Amino acid sequence: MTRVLVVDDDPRLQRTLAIALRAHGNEVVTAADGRTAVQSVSEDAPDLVILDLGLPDIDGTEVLRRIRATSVVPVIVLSARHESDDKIEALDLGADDYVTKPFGVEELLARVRAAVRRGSDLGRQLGPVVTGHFALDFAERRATVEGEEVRLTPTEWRLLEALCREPGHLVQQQDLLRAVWGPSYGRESNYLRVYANQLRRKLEPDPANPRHLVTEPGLGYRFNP
Amino acid sequence: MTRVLVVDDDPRLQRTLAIALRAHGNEVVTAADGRTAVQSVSEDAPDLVILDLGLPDIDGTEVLRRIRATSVVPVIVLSARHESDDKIEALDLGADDYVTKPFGVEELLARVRAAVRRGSDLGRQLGPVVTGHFALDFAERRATVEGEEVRLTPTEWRLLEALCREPGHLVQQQDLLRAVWGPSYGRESNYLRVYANQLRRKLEPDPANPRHLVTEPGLGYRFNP
DNA sequence: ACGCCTCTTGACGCGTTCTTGACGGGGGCG
DNA sequence: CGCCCCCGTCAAGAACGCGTCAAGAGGCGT
Repeated sequence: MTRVLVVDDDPRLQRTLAIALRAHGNEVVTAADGRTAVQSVSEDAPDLVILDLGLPDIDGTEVLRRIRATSVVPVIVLSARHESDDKIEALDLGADDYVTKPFGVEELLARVRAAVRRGSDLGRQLGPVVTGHFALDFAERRATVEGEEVRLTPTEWRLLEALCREPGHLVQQQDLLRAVWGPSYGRESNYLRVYANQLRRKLEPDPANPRHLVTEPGLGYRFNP
Repeated sequence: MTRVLVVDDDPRLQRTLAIALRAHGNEVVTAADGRTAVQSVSEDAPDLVILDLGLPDIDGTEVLRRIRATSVVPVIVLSARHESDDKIEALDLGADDYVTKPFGVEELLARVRAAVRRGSDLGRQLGPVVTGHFALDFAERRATVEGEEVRLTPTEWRLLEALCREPGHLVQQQDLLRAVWGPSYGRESNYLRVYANQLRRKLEPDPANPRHLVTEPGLGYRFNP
């Protein structure tokens, strides 16, 4: 679940964004002014900030500067002004994207997805994963089963990576779909069934009785090292 | 820990970059003008330079030229201007990448990572590479297959070199394109397909079933000794 | 100026991978 | 006991990426 901080002094817009974001599976925290925003960044550790430049107390670019003084969280800037000076200044200060009002919610959501994805992808590289039966090297894209090299397709790698990021933990179907097929694939499909099956056939000692790639019915899958 | 030299006369941007870079595990030194920059390159021996072309004292391209006079350190150029002349000139002078302001921090960080990765190898000369079937001497530009000398074109050598720098490792398409055709060739093309094919025909025992020059579909190529 | 070599670029076929729908089975629940 | 919800399985068509070929442009030496 990604946590988004929405900074805007217009309660209506704030509410609209919060609803749209929550509907797409995000957690939302809000701030109505610059000081609260800066505080929230350090206290709530959001994965993304949506920042309106027109705030009542502090100038928007100053808020951005203060955020950047302590954090590299991705920031999407909203602004009613069309002047490109603002845009350039904001991006120079370390904003990751810039949206001019008025904007469509869908457009903003798309940019949110892009920013979050970039932010988390850039997160740590996953180290090698070794079980009693197979070994995975994500950096090199190599998989060996009983010492024998096995070829996995790009989609299989992505699914495996999403699972291995939380070894031993349940990963929800929704999260897996998003991680592998992109943020818009929130709804049910049998992608997961098909690919979990593929992976089991390639990796499990006994694909019919999976030991490492375990189904949690109705919820998701779990990877056991 | 990689040491990055940030050259920019705008203290705010300098600060933003420094924070972002440090947050990602880099050491940062800064310079606000060209003379200091050139001096810092020789004294601090950074692993990477981020150079803003708009400097107060010396023209940016001149700074780059002076850096290149003494060092092969990777340089990422920043510029507010959109004119492609600058870009071409900078790349000709040996810049490794070119970013136009305004830019997002994440984008720059991604380029930093790429440049550092490439740069860590650039210094050293590649020793001879020998497999069961062919031998390559990069210093002498000689290739022999089964003892027979084979002629390779300059582009073929460059591609081969980029692959052999990471023997047994996956090298991504983007990295290969940049290494062979220059930093601006980030996007897809069929250069790689054509030249990988050429190399296989010249070097592989059975070009249809490559053993040394292996394709990783969707990702890149791998050289197996 | 000519010819050779190399690089660039487009087109095409093929194999692989992805997507999508359908079907069957097992376990929980009424 | 029977129903229903999920999951596993399979297969077929579409989409994609790669290998391959060839024509044309450009550079270089003769």
